Amino acid sequence: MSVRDPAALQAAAAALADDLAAAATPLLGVALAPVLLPNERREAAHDPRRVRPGLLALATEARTFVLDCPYLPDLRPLAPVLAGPRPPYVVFPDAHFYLTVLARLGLAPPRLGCTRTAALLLAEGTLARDDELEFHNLVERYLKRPFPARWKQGQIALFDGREYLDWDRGAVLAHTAGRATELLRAMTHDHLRPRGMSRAFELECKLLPAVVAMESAGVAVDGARFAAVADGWRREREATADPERQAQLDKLITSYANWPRDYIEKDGRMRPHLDPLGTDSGRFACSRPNLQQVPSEYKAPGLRACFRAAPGHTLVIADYAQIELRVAAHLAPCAALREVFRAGRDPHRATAATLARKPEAEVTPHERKLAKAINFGFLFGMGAERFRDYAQTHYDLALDLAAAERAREAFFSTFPGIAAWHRRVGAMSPREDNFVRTTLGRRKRFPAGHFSFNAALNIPVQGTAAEGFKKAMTALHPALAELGGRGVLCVHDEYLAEVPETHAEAARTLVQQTMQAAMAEVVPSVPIAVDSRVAPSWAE
DNA sequence: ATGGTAGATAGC
DNA sequence: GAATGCTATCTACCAT
Repeated sequence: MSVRDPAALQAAAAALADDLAAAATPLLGVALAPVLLPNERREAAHDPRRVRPGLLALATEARTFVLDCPYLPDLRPLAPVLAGPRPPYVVFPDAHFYLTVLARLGLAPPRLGCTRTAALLLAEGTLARDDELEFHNLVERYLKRPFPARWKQGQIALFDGREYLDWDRGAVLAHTAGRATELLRAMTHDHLRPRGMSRAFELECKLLPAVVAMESAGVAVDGARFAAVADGWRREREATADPERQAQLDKLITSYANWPRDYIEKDGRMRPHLDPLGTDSGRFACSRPNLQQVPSEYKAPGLRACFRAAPGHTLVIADYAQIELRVAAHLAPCAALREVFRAGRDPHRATAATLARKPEAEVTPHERKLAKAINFGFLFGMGAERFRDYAQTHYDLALDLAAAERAREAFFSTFPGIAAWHRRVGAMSPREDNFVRTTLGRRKRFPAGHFSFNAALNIPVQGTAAEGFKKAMTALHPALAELGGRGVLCVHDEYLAEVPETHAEAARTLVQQTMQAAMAEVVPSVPIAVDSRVAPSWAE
């Protein structure tokens, strides 16, 4: 049987549906993931409907299963998404998502050899060469074990915790139905809860409908205007003789100029792929295109103005103010930094005042600029030497090494709680296994010999901020819908929503307050500030 | 030809 | 004692 044999795949789909129904658990319910193999992604860019009709048929079966499953009330909001203009290409319940969650939570890879979906397809001989590679990677990635050399197409390698076993298709169905249920159930109760990870896992599960809806919504882009901006880059590239400027323009042209052609869909919207479990820290990964790296107004004037609201709508744009400093003040903990925020003071002025030995009110703009670099640079363990580079390239400040050392000392004497936190993390033994955690329990493991001081400082802060943001996204998904609005993009600490013009102000208030309240749940000891605005485009 | 990686650079 | 971190994407380069 091959992928080009729809009838056989229909039969496989029916068998899979039976299998899933027999093995259904709440966990399998949340293990819902858009799955599209890399070679298919390229084809799908041209015509989603043409890609692997067999797999789409499979997805249809699975979709029915998912939406009818009594265990899955939280996933029912997905129904309109699946019926919408850009349903996920292939959606079916399998263990992939679940395995990803566990991996990102820092759990040992589960003792389940393969996803049942992949196993079934493999058994049916439906996987093309690239698919096999993908499956191979999946198994290696999650099991961290070499794939057995004796494996060949048509056979199943199932890992039972000690070794790989080969199964024919019948054995797989019989085995995985029972075994998967047993293992997944055991992982919830025996692994997640005692490790304090239930809350992080539940957040990811609740977030999923909001993510899929955001992917489905996409963001409206003015393609003609975008092309005009890109043409401006090309013209300047021809005209300028400055090699530095040429390199900058080359980066812009090669990285962004083709976005309208490659990514604007027929309805004028870009729909990037969001991966809420794509990073160690818990932040989102975004790709094809990565709208989290659209150049700023400073780097590429006029570009962000191409990202707009649909007619009759407006954008609501909100972002957290100094979120990493606030989270660090909470986690460290640092009484001095907390007090700065509680009193409504400016943390950059506080550092500048220490350095210049004068009251905060007398700090000059230049002193404040230096202090901003200091606060951001030294927070996560940067050294004085590296700070010189950083201040030069990012803030256009020239310092000698002695000045950089003084800056470092000023930072730590202004915020002694931060200094104590750095000492604590610095005392962790690099020769042993170490873990750091976010507020909700997501953890990052540093295997013995692979400890990173800086990552151990950064990840809990970045990750806790991401958790507060994800909570906000989860809450905003249904709340915005009541106003006829929807989230269209998230950029780490910034949220973009598209709302009817008639409800712009109500939506702005809703977004700002929801974001503040959600972050306050994970960062209770420091006030949270969110800046928000109503604008026709991302640039304004 | 294709695959994997290092380095630069865009964002936060 | 010292040590920014997390990404995606592009080009250049080396290996198969």
